[in-house]
Amino acid sequence: MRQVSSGVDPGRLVGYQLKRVQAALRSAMDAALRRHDLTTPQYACLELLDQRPGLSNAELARGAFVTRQSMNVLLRNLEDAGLVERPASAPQGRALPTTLTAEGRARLAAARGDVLTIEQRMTAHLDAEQADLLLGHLERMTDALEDRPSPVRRQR
Amino acid sequence: MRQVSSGVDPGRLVGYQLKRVQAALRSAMDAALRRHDLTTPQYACLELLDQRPGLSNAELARGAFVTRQSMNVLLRNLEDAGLVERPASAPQGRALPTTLTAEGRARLAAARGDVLTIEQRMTAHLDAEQADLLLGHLERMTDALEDRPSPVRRQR
DNA sequence: TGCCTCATGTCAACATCCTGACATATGGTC
DNA sequence: GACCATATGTCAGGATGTTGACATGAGGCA
Repeated sequence: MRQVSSGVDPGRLVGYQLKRVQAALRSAMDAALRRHDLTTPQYACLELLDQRPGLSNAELARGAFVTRQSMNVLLRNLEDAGLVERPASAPQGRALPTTLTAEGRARLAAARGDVLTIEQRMTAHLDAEQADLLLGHLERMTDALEDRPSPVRRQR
Repeated sequence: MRQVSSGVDPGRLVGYQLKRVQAALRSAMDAALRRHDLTTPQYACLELLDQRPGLSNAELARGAFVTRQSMNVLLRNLEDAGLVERPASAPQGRALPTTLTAEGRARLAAARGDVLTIEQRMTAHLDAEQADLLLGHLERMTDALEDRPSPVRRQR
């Protein structure tokens, strides 16, 4: 009988299984998107821009869970590849609204099928009701984590 | 009525919500572990070593979902901090079995409480049965993703 | 108007992680 | 014993991401 010191089996922690699925998903998406000359963050950015054209760099960064700086170089690469375009100067404020080019839309359409196939393979064992429940649980888990108790801001 | 081109709401994709929870969880853990002078990957490594003492660098890397190289520098840092120790030479083969020091165990015990608090906050809205179902779903999702169709290995 | 706060874009320095490569040790097969 | 496949630890290079900092523009308020 092997005993553990904490009395908690890490494999039964939601946090661990969450990390495990996410690693597997990221790996599968990287492999699939490589055929379309895209990385997973780049695909996420294109998907965001397709849903809500004109998003700024900072808004895209928040939507893709990266920093503004990371999204900035990512956008520069997509711009060099001709998949997105930004105006040279800001129409108002400092935000530069980004939009997909025709080629960007085409590349996204080609990649989306492969990504959706992975999503379906991942959730194949769930029926519609179970999938809805799972989505609801995941959303509530995020909400529970995001109302921070004390963000440790500066208190001068 | 705003319409989307793909007909798929990204917010209702399990993959997106998965990424969202994981980002929030990672952020919460980083903030909590900073008080113990630990990073999230470092904590994962200590937890693995507590459960299964004597794990090698490569085994730890697989368990923490990083590469051997990353785990190597991570272990070096933990070694410099006096939390783990490795023999100078391999007792057999090339694998260097890593073990926790007394200070490593103490640091882990101190940090574990905070991490478990986050886990409980995240899953507070789930009863035991729902948590079991969720864990089962996550495990099956990982399994579904890991039987790769064609890893695109070299075929000379 | 002036001042303050906030958000944005961008630069530099640093840390982290990965890909590719190599030498070494083990186990299996002939 | 000789050979080969596999696994491990390690090194070098580069790509990617982050923290910290700064200047600019918008909006609120006295």
